[in-house]
Amino acid sequence: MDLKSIVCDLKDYLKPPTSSSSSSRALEQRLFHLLQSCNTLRNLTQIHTQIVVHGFTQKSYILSKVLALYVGCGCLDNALRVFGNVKSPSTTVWNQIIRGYAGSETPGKAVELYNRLAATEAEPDGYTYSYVVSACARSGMVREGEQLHGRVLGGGFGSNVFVQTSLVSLYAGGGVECARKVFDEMRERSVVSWNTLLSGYVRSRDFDGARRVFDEMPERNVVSWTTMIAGCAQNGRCKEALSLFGRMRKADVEPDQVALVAVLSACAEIGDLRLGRWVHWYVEEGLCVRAKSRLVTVYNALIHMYASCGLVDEAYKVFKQMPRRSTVSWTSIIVGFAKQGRGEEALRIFQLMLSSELDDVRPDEITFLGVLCACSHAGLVDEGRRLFKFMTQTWGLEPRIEHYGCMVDLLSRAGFLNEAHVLVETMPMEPNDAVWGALLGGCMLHKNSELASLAAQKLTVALDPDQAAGYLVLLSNVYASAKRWLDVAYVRQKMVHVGVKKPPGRSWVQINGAVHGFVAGDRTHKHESLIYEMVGEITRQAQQEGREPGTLNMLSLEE
DNA sequence: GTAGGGTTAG
Repeated sequence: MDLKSIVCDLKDYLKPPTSSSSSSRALEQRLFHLLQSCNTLRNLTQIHTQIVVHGFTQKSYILSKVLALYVGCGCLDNALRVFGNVKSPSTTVWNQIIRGYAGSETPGKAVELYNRLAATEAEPDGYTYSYVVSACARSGMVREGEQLHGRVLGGGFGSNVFVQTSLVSLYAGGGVECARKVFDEMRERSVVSWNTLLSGYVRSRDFDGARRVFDEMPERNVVSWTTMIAGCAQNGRCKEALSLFGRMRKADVEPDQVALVAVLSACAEIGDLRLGRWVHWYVEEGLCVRAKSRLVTVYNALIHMYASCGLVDEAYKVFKQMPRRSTVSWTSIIVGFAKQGRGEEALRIFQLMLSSELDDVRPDEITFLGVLCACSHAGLVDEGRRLFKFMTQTWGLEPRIEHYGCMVDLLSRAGFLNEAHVLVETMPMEPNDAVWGALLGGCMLHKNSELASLAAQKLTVALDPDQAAGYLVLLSNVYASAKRWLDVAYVRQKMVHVGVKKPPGRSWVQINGAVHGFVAGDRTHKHESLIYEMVGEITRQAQQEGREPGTLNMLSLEE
């Protein structure tokens, strides 16, 4: 129903104004009917105004419908305002506002609201528990969740599938065993409860377990597939992620926006431009449009994908064509330019963002990480210093440890090693490994072995062996450059002692649609002899031009 | 009703 017909509809009912009880009831019913067919926020606000004008604001069934609609539109502020005016909310009214917060950025507030409910006359029901337990799961409030588990059992909701599923989700955050226990006790299981368990395995990085659950599931929907694909993509198993996507399409499961975002992030990581372009086409054809609001995130993922594949200009084209851009869109394109070393362009886009009247966006902490990174890659030290102050003074954003890491990276890359060191020593929080690592990187670049050994000492004390590995290699390279062979020997001894293994650096290239991965020393490729012949040829040519390999920094653990 | 995602430094 469009706005025009709703307005006409209302006019019919509102005139002539009357206060007789029978027509009042008719109006009430008419308004409720309109609520049920209401499909946009504008319609909703109009109808809501009429509800207020005619004094139906204390009718529970109308209120909970209004709340449900505001929550559905993501207008929590409005919902909360409506809720605040209710004298003694019924359970259904409580449920709507709790549901709203449970799915929001601040699920903890849903738990607070539940506690307020528990202090009133209203009795929590199955809906209440399924919302509030899922809120606990989403905000990591396990202890509160466990207490609720007790009340669930006491209140006789222990065999409610929805509540049980929320409980599985709650326990899946910790170890998957407890989640499994609740799941095993369920008498009936829906595809959602299977998916919840599956995501528990994925979250605890038990891929074999996840695989078993996935194979065992009686029914798989788009969420099941996406859980697997995203899980693989986030854990460096991008090829697996993409082959799962292939299987998913063969199984005739249609990808939605969330699935496409997961696929695109795998494409970005692995450089699969061909599949990335296919997704772009798929989106442009409108084949996955269900909720339009989510389309923005797909475009954001496209920007990230093109930029990661080295096609920043293509990414920029997507960016410009978007009907609406979020802060993430702006940040992604800024980062895209920054990573290509096109710092000036990144900063120009940032200026555009600040003055943009098209999108009502503010830069956030991550946007500033992007611009600082841009300065770092382009060597724009003064601009970086200025922006670092600007973010606090103008935008009220407190720099996080990552911002200090960026600044240290920027300063030490540019050779301002002392300034970087002072910043590390005076920053308001304890410097972490990334911060010391950035300083160490700068020391290596500018061959300052003095400061390098200080940074490295800090690094190797607190770190676990896997993480320390990279830094130890870096440190030994610095010592080698300074010809401090005794220190080199000491570091190498330490590496053997800790038993570290540095994960090898890898790269990918796409040829005729197939993505090939390369690792140093790898001989498993079917054309390996041809490949190494070419590597030899390139090396010979480079040497003829008078280039030499930087042997000092070639230290690897396999030697 | 309950389940799945995204932007950083290296």
